[in-house]
Amino acid sequence: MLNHQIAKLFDDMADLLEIKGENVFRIRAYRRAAQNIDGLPKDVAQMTDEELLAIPGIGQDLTAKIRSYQETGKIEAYEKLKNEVPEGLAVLLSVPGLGPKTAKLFYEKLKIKDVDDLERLARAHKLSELPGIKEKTEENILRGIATLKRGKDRLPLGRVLPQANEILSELREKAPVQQLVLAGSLRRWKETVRDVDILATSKEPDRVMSVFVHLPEVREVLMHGPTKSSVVIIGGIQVDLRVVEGKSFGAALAYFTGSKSHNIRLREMAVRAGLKVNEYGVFREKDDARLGGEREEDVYRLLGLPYIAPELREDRGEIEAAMEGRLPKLLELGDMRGDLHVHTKQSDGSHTLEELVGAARERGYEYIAITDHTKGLGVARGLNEERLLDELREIRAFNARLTGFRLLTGAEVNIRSDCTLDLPDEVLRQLDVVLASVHSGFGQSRERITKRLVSAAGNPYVTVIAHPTGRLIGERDAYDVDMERVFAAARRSGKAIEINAYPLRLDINDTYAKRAREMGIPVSINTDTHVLNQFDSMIYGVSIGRRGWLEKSDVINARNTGNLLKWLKKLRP
DNA sequence: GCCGTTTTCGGCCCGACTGTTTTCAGTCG
Repeated sequence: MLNHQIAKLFDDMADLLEIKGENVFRIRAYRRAAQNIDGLPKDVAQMTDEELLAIPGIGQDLTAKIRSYQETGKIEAYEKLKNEVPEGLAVLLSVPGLGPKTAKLFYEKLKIKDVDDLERLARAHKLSELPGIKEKTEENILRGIATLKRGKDRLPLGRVLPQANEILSELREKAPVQQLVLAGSLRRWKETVRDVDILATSKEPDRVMSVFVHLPEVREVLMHGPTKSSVVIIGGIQVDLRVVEGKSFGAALAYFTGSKSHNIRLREMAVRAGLKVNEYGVFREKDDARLGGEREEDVYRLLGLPYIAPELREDRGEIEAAMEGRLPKLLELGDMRGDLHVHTKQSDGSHTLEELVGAARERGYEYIAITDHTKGLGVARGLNEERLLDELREIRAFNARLTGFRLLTGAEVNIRSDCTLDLPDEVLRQLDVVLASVHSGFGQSRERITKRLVSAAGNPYVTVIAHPTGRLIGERDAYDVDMERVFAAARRSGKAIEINAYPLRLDINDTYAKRAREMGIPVSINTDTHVLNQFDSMIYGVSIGRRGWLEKSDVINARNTGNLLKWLKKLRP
């Protein structure tokens, strides 16, 4: 898929243009295009010109550049820019606190052209010989370089969210806050986050800020103002806190939740309507009269829009959908009736049927499917035919003693390198739920892996393609697979695609989930539970589903037991 | 470079904090 490369290239072009001091709106156009291309579920090479032009921020010029890259592997304007701006100079922009103006100054006056030069001259106090630069700036630059070298970029949502909640409870306990909530990408449930954004209301903002920058886990204070402060906590995560008055809470929450591009779209709409939106409220342009802002809904209402859920705020068509009254009625955690991907101690899980059923009932579920690994996955003590049939008998016996709860039989079978499954059809046909997944041969060609998944979707007894792309966020990239073809195969056979809710998987991701919905493919959101508390990961899967615009009716395990069984039955030959 | 219920040209979101300045540019989100 070319999308990521092209997005990266447009982003690099934006960097180079910034250093050259080009028109800021032209730079913004490249960044916006990069972001939108990166978020596409479909390969630009497979799209028509009309489809490309329909992408927000892509016009004639950028379409031509995309085609040029697709055909020749190059974009002339990029090659030209690279000749004009020395290599490495753009890297300086990745030093926090160092922007294009300063980078340009350093290059022109001191011939600095990479981070090593910069560090050496900063240590030698050569930077402060320049106008407008003093010792403090040198210190900041050295600190920025250290941050860059630590290499903390984006962290998985599942790692950051627990820490963010700890900070919230500490602040609630120690600081004079009224309202206190998470905002930013955490509130949008983005799969990776760069920092934690917290919004508070208080009558004593100074004291809140003082408590915040002195929290025990704070390692470094980046900024400490009367209404806004930033710190770095243990583990290298940046936390930003903003305090506003209660009457501005809604406007500030909308502003602070983002995304940035969603906000820009809202503010553009406001300007056209003779209004101004900022973090303090919605104002009338001509006399600055305040029209609202206490609640987040006010902001949308005053722009003539229905409320847009945080998970949708990525400028991926939600504003258009809102204007036209066709926002989805999003799936909610409470809609989930069961979990179709659960392991027991028979394979690599840690619990008995009884323990799992108890935990599922505590979470309000009507059913779960037991889907232990099968024999091909030796490391997970995968079950052979005999052990699986034993488990099946055990489940049926257990079921007979249950009331108001259904334990479904199942397995997570391996799609082997040769496209076959590691259990025969005559065994699979006895199961209620068959998950098929790839656990080996990740390095195979795109063609081979795609073929494996397509043929699994074609097996008459497979129910769900589980964690379809195989990625582990921050640890292992997805294998190379043509999801468009996998989806097409799933649509032909009516099979479901999984959103695996395990926080490091979140597989499929939000953009694929949106694509699955567009194609009418049923989705199953499952936790892949091995230990009881992993049932609680469901919220991650549901949130990815919400980011993919899913409604309750798109999700098979949001159906009640009867409807799920009906759906399963219809699937079988 | 994009885009149009004012516009095919002339606009393009808005404000906090910092450092180095005597009023603001640069950076960030």
